[in-house]
Amino acid sequence: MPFDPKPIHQLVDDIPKGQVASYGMIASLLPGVTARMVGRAMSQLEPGSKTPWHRIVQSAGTIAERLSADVQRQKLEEEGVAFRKSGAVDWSACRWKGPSQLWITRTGEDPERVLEILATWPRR
DNA sequence: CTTCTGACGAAAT
DNA sequence: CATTTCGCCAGAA
Repeated sequence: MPFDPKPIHQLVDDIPKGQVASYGMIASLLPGVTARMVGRAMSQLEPGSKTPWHRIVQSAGTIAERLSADVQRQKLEEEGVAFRKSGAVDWSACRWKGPSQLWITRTGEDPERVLEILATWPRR
């Protein structure tokens, strides 16, 4: 079965403005998906996509180094996301609260398990 | 088949 | 803190 980015995009679509998640955070909620795959899914988005790719950063809270890194940081600042001197986002203030109830019912995930997983992030 | 390359992450140093 | 090392896995070459 080829790699299917749709489930990843759908979950990222669930992240509200002003909140930030890490590649690993998204991956841990999707069975069989690794952080690398989430990064790949983001790189494959169509130019006009509505998916908030800019709300995904590295587990350390820093923005992945690449061409569009500056654009990402600017977009986040426009949403009110605060950055530390180190260049990392302030997790305590903008950490994603988790998927919506709609996503949970739609995927059939156990709300209890989802909370447990989220509680392990960020990991630094 | 082997090797290399990523929008990654964790542990070791 | 900063760097390195290794595990990860889909694609491309």
